[in-house]
Amino acid sequence: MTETARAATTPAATSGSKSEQAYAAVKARIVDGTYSPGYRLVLAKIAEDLGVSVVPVREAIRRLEAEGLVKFERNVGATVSGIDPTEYLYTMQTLSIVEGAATALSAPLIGAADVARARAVNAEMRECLQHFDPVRFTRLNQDFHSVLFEHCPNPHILDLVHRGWNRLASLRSSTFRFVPGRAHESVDEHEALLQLIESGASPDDIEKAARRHRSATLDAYLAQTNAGSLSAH
Amino acid sequence: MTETARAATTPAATSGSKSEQAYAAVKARIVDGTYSPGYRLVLAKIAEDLGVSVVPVREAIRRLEAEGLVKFERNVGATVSGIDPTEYLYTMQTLSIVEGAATALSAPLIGAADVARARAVNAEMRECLQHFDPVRFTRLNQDFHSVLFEHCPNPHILDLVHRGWNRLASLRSSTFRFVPGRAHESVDEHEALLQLIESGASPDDIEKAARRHRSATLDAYLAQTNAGSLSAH
DNA sequence: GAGTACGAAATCGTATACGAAACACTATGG
DNA sequence: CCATAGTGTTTCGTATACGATTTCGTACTC
Repeated sequence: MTETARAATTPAATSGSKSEQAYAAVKARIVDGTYSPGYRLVLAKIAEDLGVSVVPVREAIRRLEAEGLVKFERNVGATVSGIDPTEYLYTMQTLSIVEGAATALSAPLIGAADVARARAVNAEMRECLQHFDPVRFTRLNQDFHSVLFEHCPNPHILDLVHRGWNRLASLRSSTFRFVPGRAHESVDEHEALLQLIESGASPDDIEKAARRHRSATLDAYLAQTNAGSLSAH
Repeated sequence: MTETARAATTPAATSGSKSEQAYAAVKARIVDGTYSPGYRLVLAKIAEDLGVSVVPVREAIRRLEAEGLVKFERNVGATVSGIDPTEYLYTMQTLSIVEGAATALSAPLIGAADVARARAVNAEMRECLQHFDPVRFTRLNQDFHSVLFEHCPNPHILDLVHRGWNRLASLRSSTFRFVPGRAHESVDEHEALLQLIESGASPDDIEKAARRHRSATLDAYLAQTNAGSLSAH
């Protein structure tokens, strides 16, 4: 389930149309980092790789553009968007807001079993910190939040969260690195969040906590960046 | 400027490609109600209307699908999405959140001139209530909020707001009607919001107020609906 | 009379082909 | 040596064409 949850974004079914196939394939390559930010997406090339013609590929790229994963310039071509630290800031800020809302809306629907599952994931995350496994850590982090959002009653908001994640994924491996200390804080905040939920705290408090959880990561990044070069690109 | 603000959604330029043209045209027809929810979008027909071939139209529709304005079923066709009251609820709830955030982020950047402009718009809205002109009222309502959001430093969030508005626009004229009393409350809340901003209230308070402004409209709608038939479709 | 099976029309999905625009490179003049 | 104009190549943009799928209407059977 976590796998599907990670992939899902647009309602469009996973049917076997070539357009869908192209969409899924290109998106997967962007999210998993095969195509990193700035990568030039040449229609004909992708079409050949996938064994289809250019028309479905164009469609796929247009959709990805609407999701913000790709930048498409008239008569020039498509490139994987990202790179820009400003973009990272925008994305994180937006995520902070929609994740906060998603968590608050989900909270009343989260049962003891879910909390237990989330705790298990969080424990694994702690292990990752021992062995220093950032990739797995990131994946588990999504799993953790997936558990929280599973029951989110508003699919639109959930969709926004997923889109944000995808955007981040396209950025992560290349430009933006871990802020070491932050990871430890993160798992602690997860535990705090779970306790808030268990204790039946007000949606407002839960939202604030969830929101801060995300903003704190952004702040840590900004602090680190500004330490190096202060000039925001 | 209000006109552009109302139209903008996807970063894609307004260049003259046929694909762009088709996208803009279909979107406009959805937003202005020419194509109401459930309307069957036949590719060949649209292509002929616009004097282009089907390929650019497909692209356009795919983009609109990613924005949530259109539902696209494999081998069946595209229809204008909407209709469903549940969808209305989701959209309003989401808007409440992103508008709240957008307002809070914009507030520190709003100057006296902007406030004055917003007041002028709000005054016009009051007039609309006298002459009962819901269409103009809705348009002015967007103008009002456009003034507030103009300076929003996060374009992603602004984009989400616009998308929400477009979705609402596609719904409004057909299914969802005004809740009469609500309109009066609305202009009062606008004034209160402006005063909050002028007084330099905390972003948190501003966000709450802006959020409630939107939720209240939703609540009014729900109350009215439940009064009639309680069964949420 | 109701339900099912078949066939025709409508519509979608994709490949191919060709024209148009942008880009890179070279040659020429200052 | 640098700037600029011209040419060739790459890549995009869209029209057209055809095969695939669904839908709807009709006839047939029970």
